[in-house]
Amino acid sequence: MVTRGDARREQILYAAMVVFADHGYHRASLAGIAEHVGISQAGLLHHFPTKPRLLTAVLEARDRLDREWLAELDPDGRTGPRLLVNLLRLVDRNRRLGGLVQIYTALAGESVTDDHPARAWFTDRYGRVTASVEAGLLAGADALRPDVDCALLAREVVAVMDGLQLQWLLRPDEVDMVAAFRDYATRLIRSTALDPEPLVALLASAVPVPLPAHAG
Amino acid sequence: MVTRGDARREQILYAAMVVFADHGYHRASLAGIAEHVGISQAGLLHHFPTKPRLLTAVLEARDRLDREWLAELDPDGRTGPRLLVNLLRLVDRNRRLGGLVQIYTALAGESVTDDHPARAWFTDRYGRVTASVEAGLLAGADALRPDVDCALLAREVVAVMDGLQLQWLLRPDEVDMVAAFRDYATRLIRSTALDPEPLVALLASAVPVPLPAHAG
DNA sequence: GTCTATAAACGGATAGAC
DNA sequence: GTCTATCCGTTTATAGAC
Repeated sequence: MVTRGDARREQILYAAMVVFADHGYHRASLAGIAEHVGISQAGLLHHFPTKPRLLTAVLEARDRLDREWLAELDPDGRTGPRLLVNLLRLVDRNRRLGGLVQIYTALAGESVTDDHPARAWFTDRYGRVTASVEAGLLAGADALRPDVDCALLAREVVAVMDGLQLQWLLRPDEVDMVAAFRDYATRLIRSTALDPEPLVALLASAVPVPLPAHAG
Repeated sequence: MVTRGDARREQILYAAMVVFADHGYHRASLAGIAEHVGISQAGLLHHFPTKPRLLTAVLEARDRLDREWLAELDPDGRTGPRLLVNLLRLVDRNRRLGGLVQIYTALAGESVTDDHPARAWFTDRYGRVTASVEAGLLAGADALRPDVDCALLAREVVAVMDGLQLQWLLRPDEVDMVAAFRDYATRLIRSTALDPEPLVALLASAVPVPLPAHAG
């Protein structure tokens, strides 16, 4: 139970997210993060005793945000082919979140080394994420063609999202993640769903090109 | 013209590839690379004056290897839907190359930061690679359904390859890059090519599951 | 071309005062 | 909880001998 009272911890976590995103883990310095918060480097270490501990705390916080967002989705929209509509929404959210997505791409790539402190965490996370997508696909498998391999497909969908994100981060103004993923998902539905067109229509209407923010 | 005579340079380049792959750029030390070669750190700096210069040399060398490999492919096999068969072969080659692929994934992820010395290089490279795939698709566009968006599709194909590679590097024994990409490419061909089945058959026969190494 | 020696800077972590 | 001061390891890069 991490009750209330530690506003400093959250300040530090947020600053660390930003700095890790900007410089990666190894180049980020505790002093730099501390400066963002307005305290000294030693002051920071009072809240997180070591740098790796800070890193894992950041990753868990980021993951918690994602979970909260997923929990807001309609529960019946998380299975079967309709899953793709929600993943498209996720891609759009990532685009709007901008820099905060970067910590995943930057750290995930960086973690693919023998001794990176986040390597186990990312290995674990990919296991969970792909298993979750696979479960979603299997739950709606009766709406899919019988020859669809849900395990392979789950890895593929996650791969497309990651790969597009990398390209987008390198050239944000030239790469349209949302358009590319919509194109992919549309084709995927047409080639795997038994009754694709209603879902395709849903996909086309979800996430209107530039989200109009003055309606509610 | 980088004539002959500098065997040392190539030794260093190879050692740097290995060490960058193992630890990423920022964590790799010049002393560690020099040790692999059997010379001192100062001795290494005689051949490559700074660490960033060594990095770009490594990236260019890696890229040159890829080009040489691509040049060996049948020239008429690089366009249209048949392009996917050769990309499947590339995925298989990457799997067999193992650690040397890692430098791309590790460095590409690391490069997504504001001031990374390889950032411009990777931005550039993705531009070239996606343009090349797009050109290949366009060249064989008469065998594709007319509604295929070759630009978006090129980014998608590259994304799948990168994303699968990331998952594979984190769990080499659990993730089957080749199977996943074959599954993807098969579905892609079926949903975009006008006459898919011959290509699907080609895809199924290319890259036999575990390459039997004792035949020649 | 390669070495030793060293400069110069940086980063994580600790000790102890307030 | 936060600070200052400091220790100690690491790293890139340079100087100069051989």
